[in-house]
Amino acid sequence: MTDRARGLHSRVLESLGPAITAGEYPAGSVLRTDELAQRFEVSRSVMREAVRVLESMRLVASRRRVGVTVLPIEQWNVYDPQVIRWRLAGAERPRQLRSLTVLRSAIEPVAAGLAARYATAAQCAELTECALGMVAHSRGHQLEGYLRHDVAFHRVILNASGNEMFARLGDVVAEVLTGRTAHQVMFEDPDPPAVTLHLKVAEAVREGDVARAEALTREIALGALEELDILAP
Amino acid sequence: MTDRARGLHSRVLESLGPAITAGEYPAGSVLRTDELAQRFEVSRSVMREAVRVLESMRLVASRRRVGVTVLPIEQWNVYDPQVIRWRLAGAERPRQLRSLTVLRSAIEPVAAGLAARYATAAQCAELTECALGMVAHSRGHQLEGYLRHDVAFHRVILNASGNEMFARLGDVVAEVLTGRTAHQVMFEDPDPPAVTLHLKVAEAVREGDVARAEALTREIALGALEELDILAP
DNA sequence: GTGAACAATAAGTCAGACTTTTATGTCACA
DNA sequence: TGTGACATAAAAGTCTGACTTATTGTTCAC
Repeated sequence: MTDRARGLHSRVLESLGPAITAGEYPAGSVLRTDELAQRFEVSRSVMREAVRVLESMRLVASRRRVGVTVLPIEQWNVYDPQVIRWRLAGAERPRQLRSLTVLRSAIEPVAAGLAARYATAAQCAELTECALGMVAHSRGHQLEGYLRHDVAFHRVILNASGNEMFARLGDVVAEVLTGRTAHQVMFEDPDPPAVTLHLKVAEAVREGDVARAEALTREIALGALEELDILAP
Repeated sequence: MTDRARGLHSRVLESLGPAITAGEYPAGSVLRTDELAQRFEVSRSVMREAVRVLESMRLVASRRRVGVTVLPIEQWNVYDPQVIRWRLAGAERPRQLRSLTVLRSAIEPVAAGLAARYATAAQCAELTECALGMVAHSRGHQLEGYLRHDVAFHRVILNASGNEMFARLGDVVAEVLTGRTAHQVMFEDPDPPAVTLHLKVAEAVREGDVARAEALTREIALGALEELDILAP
């Protein structure tokens, strides 16, 4: 699960990246490559490579005679998996989780609709299998097993949509689901209605019922939003 | 519009990035840093920085004793604005445009719904202004002015949603709309119904009618999908 | 006060030497 | 013939120091 830290360069990134995304250096802060290199006890070459990567994520901008300037959050590549991971690991976690859940609620229903149209027989089978796995682990504090099947279920949907950009959100969804389980519920068994919904989605996809797959997934998404109190009263 | 190419490092990227995303080096191809440095006539340090950036985009993976391996498309950071730009500029353009349009069709309706709830008075005003601008340029081959207001309209919606991840899609939507106009229609005036829909969305947002804003935007999105023949018969 | 020349600064670039990891080939031994 | 340990080499990784270049801020003349 934890990322490889192979290479000095990665270690620096794994330290500086989270610091920036956590707001430790507010937008406009100016860093100097040489100073950073000293602080992290690496050569300037290594530090420069790290800065280049941060620059490509639009976390910082490097300008001659000025230094490395931290950019405002509006500029960040908030879809960069690494940035997402860093934010989920820090103080921004709640906000990041909300953004991602809203994103999910927009994407997944459409993805399910597309899956109903394009899913292969193998994917349909896998989907049903996942849903049944959820059922099997839905009672008796088997949260871990439940989560595993839940994640797999949503991943299959996203992949079966046939849209590469949807498919790439699999990791993000996994992260959100894992975070949700680890953070708040953990004790109670999942809501039976949620489990049933997943079964029905699998069914709808199998039958090629686009509208129903979409509508049912929208219900699932609604549940996720409610959990986070995103739907203001 | 065109990106800064300041720095040797950027020039290398702007040459190598598009080549990779265009499939010029199929997945699994192995490059060597030294050879690349020679080919582009830059020092190894510069080349290494470029490779690091490509690595953070997951276009390549660098391994000792092996070289720089081109990764399969499933691994790419397809949300990276630079990657999107490169793909839109190359042979992958049609496929990329489809992916993005599907993404839009999922995001924008939800964003409009949120905008109806959270938009400020200023944003509502701007939205109406944009819609009126579209009306004003909807006849007599004023495609350029129409496009400008269309882009602004969708940008305001995404920003007003209050979701940072939606907001960051403004550039992408702008790219899609621009590409659409430049590519196929260019001669005909926009469909009157589409213009009316935008006006109605502005109205719904202003009135805080979440469901209506969402439904109307979904109609707009449907139109975009039909244009690309994404809706198979 | 305006503008032009200048100096200081930090990033950018390069070249070369060295280290570390690791895929692969070799050889002895079972 | 197969299997393990071992040696080899290839490529990325790292460090250092010198140099170049762009840009900002200051100073000075007008």
